[in-house]
Amino acid sequence: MSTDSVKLAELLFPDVDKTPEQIEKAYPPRNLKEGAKVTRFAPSPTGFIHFGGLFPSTVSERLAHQSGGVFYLRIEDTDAKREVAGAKDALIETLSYYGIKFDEGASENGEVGSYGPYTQSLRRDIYRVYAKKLTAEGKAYPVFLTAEEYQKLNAVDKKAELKARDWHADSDKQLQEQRAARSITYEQAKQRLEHGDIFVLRMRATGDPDKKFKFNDLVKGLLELPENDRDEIILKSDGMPSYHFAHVVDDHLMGTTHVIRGDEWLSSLPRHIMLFDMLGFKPPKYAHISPIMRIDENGNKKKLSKRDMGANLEDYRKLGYAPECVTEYIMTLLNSNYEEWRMQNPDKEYTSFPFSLKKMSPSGCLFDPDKLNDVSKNVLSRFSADRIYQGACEWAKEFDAELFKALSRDPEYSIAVFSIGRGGKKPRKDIAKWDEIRAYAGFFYDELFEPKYDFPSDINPEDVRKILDSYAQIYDKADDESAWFDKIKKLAESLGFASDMKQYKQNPEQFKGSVADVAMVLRVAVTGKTMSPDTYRVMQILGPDRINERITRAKGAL
RNA sequence: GGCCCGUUAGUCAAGCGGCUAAGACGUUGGCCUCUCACGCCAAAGGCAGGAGUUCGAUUCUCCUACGGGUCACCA
Repeated sequence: MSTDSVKLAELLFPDVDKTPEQIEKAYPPRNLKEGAKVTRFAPSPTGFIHFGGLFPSTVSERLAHQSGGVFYLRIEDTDAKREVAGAKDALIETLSYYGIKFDEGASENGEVGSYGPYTQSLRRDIYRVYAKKLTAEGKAYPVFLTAEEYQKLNAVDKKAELKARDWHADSDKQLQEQRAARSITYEQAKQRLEHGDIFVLRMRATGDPDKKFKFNDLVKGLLELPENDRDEIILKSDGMPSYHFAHVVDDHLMGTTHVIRGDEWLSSLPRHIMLFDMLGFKPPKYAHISPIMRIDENGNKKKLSKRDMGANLEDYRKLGYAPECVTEYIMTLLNSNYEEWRMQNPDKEYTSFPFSLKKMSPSGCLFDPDKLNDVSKNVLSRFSADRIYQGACEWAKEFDAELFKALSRDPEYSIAVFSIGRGGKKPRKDIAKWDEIRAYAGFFYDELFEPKYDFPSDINPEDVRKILDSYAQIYDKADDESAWFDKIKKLAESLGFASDMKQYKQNPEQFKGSVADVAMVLRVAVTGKTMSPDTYRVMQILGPDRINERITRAKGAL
């Protein structure tokens, strides 16, 4: 530590009066049992969370909670320009909807926990203490810009400009500028400051990119990364830290043991490790996870991002995917042995699955709507009729008022409807999402009943009429299923239809048709569809009055 | 372009030097059956390519191709 650098630190940070030691005191080691993991979700409040955003948060939450650790929410709002009003609350609400709850950190009602503040804009003073320390130790230096230069810098679209540039020339030039600025003296800095110039603080990188170091990532495995030679900006000209600096300071102070983040951070990892080292902190363990992908218009895989079809979680809610189904799908993608576990433990909560980072794939996977639907059907098939009813109502209330009205008028009736084929070893799997309920069960409700009378084409209308008439005479709600079906068989015989399917198949020409046709006529008349659950159960629920009404109506349509 | 990562069927994936290369979704055919759904049976479909190491490579090494990420005073 030279006297010059100490003087420089004092010149640059006259407002900083605390020492790192004082800060550290406020962040004692966490008192947790052996092996407990401390993880965090650290989004920047720039909009809603999309489908892909659920992955790292689910992983972090599972890791913390299945180890008896702590899971907290940190808001990374160091870029005021990009902040979206209300994004924080929306994000908390979305995560909560999908069952992801925080133990500490930012929340709708202020902050919870003693390792805060958990909002980076509130931590400005803390970062500056460490920035000053690095400056004093000669590990960071200021790069000045005149007000005009700064304005010009902000005026151009960085990204567009960057794309147009030649990569070689650009990186060489940057490096040269960095190196030149490194040697700034106290006197020079003082002059610049007096001139009203502004500065960013850069770390003084000591690595040689031609040298590699080994790093063990919990998902990607053993990596070989180049040493960092980039003098990354750690403090922006507004005095706020860059992501890199904030990450290192915060995760150290807050006691994060495992950082789970998208693998787009992999390339800046050497800088983060170097910063931990410069500050004398022990780095956390890292798990860089691959993003969920989509196929773009050219047939290439692309990272699923906010604007993509199927990215917005709100769309899933609108379509009527229960959050449990989305979570289940995410779990199957996260750990490939999850499905196997699920088959063995159909009734357990997903939280009792032993989640493992080791089972995560190092490469990104494609979002598969077919798979989501299948998983979803399985999840819903395990729900009780009551839970289906609740879920469906909650959804319909918001997205399908007519359905909601029908469902909720007589809860017992609706629950009976949803009980069909439910509860046994082989439950029906008719619906993947709530918006399918109309098509599946709408016919149970008179206001949703929109019959299409597709009677079997090879039966003449006169016979259809006879079947319906006779059935109206013989239906008795008190019959059990076999008694009911015996009646149907008899009815079939009396009209010249085969009552025995085998017999019919042997000599189809001897009959007008079979019981199957008779049953179909009844099904179509009563449900208005050619496909429905078990006719007997359907009749039981509809009841004699409604059955008669519908038979009359069907005859009218002949 | 540099650097890093990845590549097993249409999709998600087991696999960790010797297997007829699991399983799931989807697709197709069949069985069951009053239709549907469920369930059951079956089929089609894969180690990106090339060298090398080895008695033997999906597995280890290298090269090529392809894909992804990154190279901001954004996170």
